[in-house]
Parts: sequence; C-alpha cells; structure tokens
Amino acid sequence: MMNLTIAEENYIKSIYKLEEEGQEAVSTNALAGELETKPASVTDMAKKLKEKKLISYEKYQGINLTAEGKKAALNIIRRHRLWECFLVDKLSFSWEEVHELAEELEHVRSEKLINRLSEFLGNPQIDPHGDPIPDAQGKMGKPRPQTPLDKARAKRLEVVAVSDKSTALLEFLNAKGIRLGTQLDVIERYEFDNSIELKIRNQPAFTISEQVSKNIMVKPI
Amino acid sequence: MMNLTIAEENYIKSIYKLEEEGQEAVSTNALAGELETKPASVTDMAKKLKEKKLISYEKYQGINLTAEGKKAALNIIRRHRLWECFLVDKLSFSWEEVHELAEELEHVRSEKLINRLSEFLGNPQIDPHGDPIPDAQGKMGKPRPQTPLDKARAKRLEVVAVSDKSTALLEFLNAKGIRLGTQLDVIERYEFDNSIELKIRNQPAFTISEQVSKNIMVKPI
DNA sequence: ATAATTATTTAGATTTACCTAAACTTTATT
DNA sequence: AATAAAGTTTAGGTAAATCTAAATAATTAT
Repeated sequence: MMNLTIAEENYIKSIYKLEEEGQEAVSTNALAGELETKPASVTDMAKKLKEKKLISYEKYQGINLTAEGKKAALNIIRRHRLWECFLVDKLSFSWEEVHELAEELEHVRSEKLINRLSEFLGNPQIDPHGDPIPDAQGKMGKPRPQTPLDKARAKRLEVVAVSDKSTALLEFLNAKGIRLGTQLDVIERYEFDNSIELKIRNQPAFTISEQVSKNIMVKPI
Repeated sequence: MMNLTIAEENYIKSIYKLEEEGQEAVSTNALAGELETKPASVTDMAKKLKEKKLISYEKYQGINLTAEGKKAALNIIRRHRLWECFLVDKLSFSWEEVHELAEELEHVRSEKLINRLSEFLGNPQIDPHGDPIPDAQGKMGKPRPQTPLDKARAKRLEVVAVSDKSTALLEFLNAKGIRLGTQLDVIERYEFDNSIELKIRNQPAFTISEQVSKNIMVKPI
C-alpha cells in the first residue's frame, strides 16, 4: 500500500463519502465544501492524487476513486471506526465526542496496530454510530440508509426524509425552511431537553425540540 | 497550553532528553543529531520556539527549556509512555515494537483522552522500558537507580531499562533474550574494545559491544 | 443561441519545515 | 596569540499544502 500524507488521506476519505452519497463524479466545489478548503486547493490535490493513481480525474469532469483509491479509503474508514469503538467501549467516551479524536488517531498507519486493536475490541462489525466497519480485506457491510436527526452524530447533515406527515409538523418545517435536500449545521445539542440548535445556510440559527428532531431523517453530508 | 505542531513537539521532547542526559545547554549540533536533521534547521526552529517562550536561546549559546517548555515536554512524554503501556499491556505488542508507534500516537493532543487512557491502564507508574510516567500535573517519579552496563562493576545484574529505543537495538536485545528484568552475569570485560561477555541463565555466553552495553541500564541484584 | 451565472482552473503568494553552501563564531591546538 | 578545526548561523532554495485573484470553461436562464 502506498504511503499517503494526512492531507491526502483526508481527501480520499471525503471523496469516498461523497461518492457514497450518490455523486456520480465528485465536483471540485463539493469536495472543497466537505473539506472546508477552497476549490483551487482541491484542483491542486486532484492532480497529485491522479499522479498517484488513486483517483481518476479530468479537468472540469470531477473526481472518482480508482479501485486502489477505494481500497485506501476503506482502510482509513476502518481505522477511524475502530478507534471510535475503542474510545466508547474502553475509555467510556460518549458517541458525539469520539469523531474528532478518531479523526486524528485514524492517521496512525499500521496494519498490525489496527488489526490488533480490532481483535482487542472483539472484531466489532459496527461503530458507535451504527456505521459498518470494513474488515482487514476492505469488505464492509451496507451503510445504514438514514438516521433520525436526534440520533445523528455528524455536524453537517442533509435532510433525506420526514417520517411524521402531519400538517402541523410539515408547516413548522416549511416555516423554518427545512425540506428534502436541505443542508443543516448542528450548532448545539442541549442535554436537558434534547432540543437542537440548527443553522441553514444564510439564515439565523434556531432551535427545535426533540419531538421534531426525531421525525427528521438525515444523513451526513 | 499552547498548540504545538508535531515538529515542535519533537524538538521539545529531544531538548528535554538531552538536558536530562546532562547537557547544560543543548547544542545545535547535538539536537540535530538527536532529531536526524541538519544544524541549520535546528537554528530555524530554535528561533520559533524562543518566540513561543518554550526555550531560552541566544545565538551560539545553546538551548534550554523554560518552565513552560519543560511542562510541555513532560506532557508529551506522558502521552508517549502511556501509549506504550497500552500497546504492550492491551494489544500484546512486544517492547521493541512500540516505540515507533507511540511516536505517532503521542501527537494526538487531548487531555481527556490521555487521562482516560491512563485510568484504563490502571494509572501505571512506569512504561514497558522501565521509564517513569509523568502524572497529569507533570510530576514524574525519579528514574530507578540504574547504571549503564558498560559502567557497572557488579558481576550479577538485572536489566532495568534500555535508553536507546531504536528498533534496531531493541530487536538485537530481543534476539539475545535481553529484556526488562532479565538477569545477567558478566563473564568478562575486554579492555581493548570495551566489549563484554555475558551469560543469561540456561543459555550459552555471548559478547556485546560497548555501543550496546552503553544503552543497557542495569542494577546490581 | 447568447448572455449571465456558476464552477473550475491557473498563476502567483504564503507558511512550515526542511535543505545546501557560504559566512561567521567559538574552541582547541600548536 | 595565531591559526586550525569544529560548531553555528545566515542566505537563499525546495516541497507540501494552503490561499487569493484572475482567467477560463460549463451550465443555466433569457
């Protein structure tokens, strides 16, 4: 397996994620958004990753992982999710704390370490958020299709369904500008009543109750 | 606590090590040697670390850690040694394998993570090489009384630590059956090259060079 | 189909952490 | 004390990963 920098690994991971979400070819802009960087930086990196044969890329045509790139992505995801398991199962972190830490731990590249960690954890099949963990060969179970907003872990989410079709709820969502495809940023989760403070691009933040968030099905972007 | 880059952390750690080894002021050259980099690079970094008030440094006068720098160093060492414990105690790595891995894991900066890890491990006081682990406040027990094997005068000795953590040396020692707690009998010391003939219980005697014996820390039994 | 808008790329800078080669200090030697 | 040797710094350069601003291509709207 090729040796990647941390930046390269993060690009690979994000490309994988966007492909999973259904983007035929991952656009420069989408990737820049995902990585919180600028499109120009993405173009630069795309050239580098193409050189390394991890992606296919032609000017203006977007990006796709090659077989090798996909393998690399699955390996990174494996590391990430195993570390999340470790943090929750062994160090008693709660599920919303672990992503950032796993984001760092995942970049320690050692087959042996990660395989031993997996064994130590009892070769778990899913991580604390319910996402499947690829095995050492890069085989992974199917991802869960969607999560109710009150259970979602990611900060940036896209609305994929609303389960309660009552006029009351739909009117409320409409008033707030929440509809299918809307992208949400979770600003804060308040434990005392499980309400959630949300933000939609170009709008002021607002808060919704647990009752509402339970019925908004989302997926991470 | 200030936010340091990985490179900065490695410099701080090496400066600490060289100070511990008795260097009044750490020289540019010594530090370059320790970090396997060039003196010119050390001078560059020295300016940066001085700016951040982690070291005291005047042109041509060498480097010393400030109180803040020392605190940072102890924190890094704490992380390193706790990860080593984890790898050996929980993931069944052998002691010669863990240094390189811990070298990477130590750069994940999270108070909470490292304190939980310590707790998970039972707040160990020494790492797998016999070195003491600083506590959360940066207090560290004194290294166990020890002498480098090349200086020890007793005939019957016990291995308490290994000062050079390179895989090369550790692998060599492993092959010879020398590890923490191993009991050695000094058969002969050869003055012409300061090599030493040793015997471990139930094994044929063998000879090690001065280079090796310098790095094996022992105490009389 | 042409113009306007949006997306993407290029060109040129910046920062970090390195490097080499040359200049300069300090120290050791005669 | 003068000189040689060793150690250190400066000057100038490189590579990675960013950025901004300007140019160019693709898409959408008129």
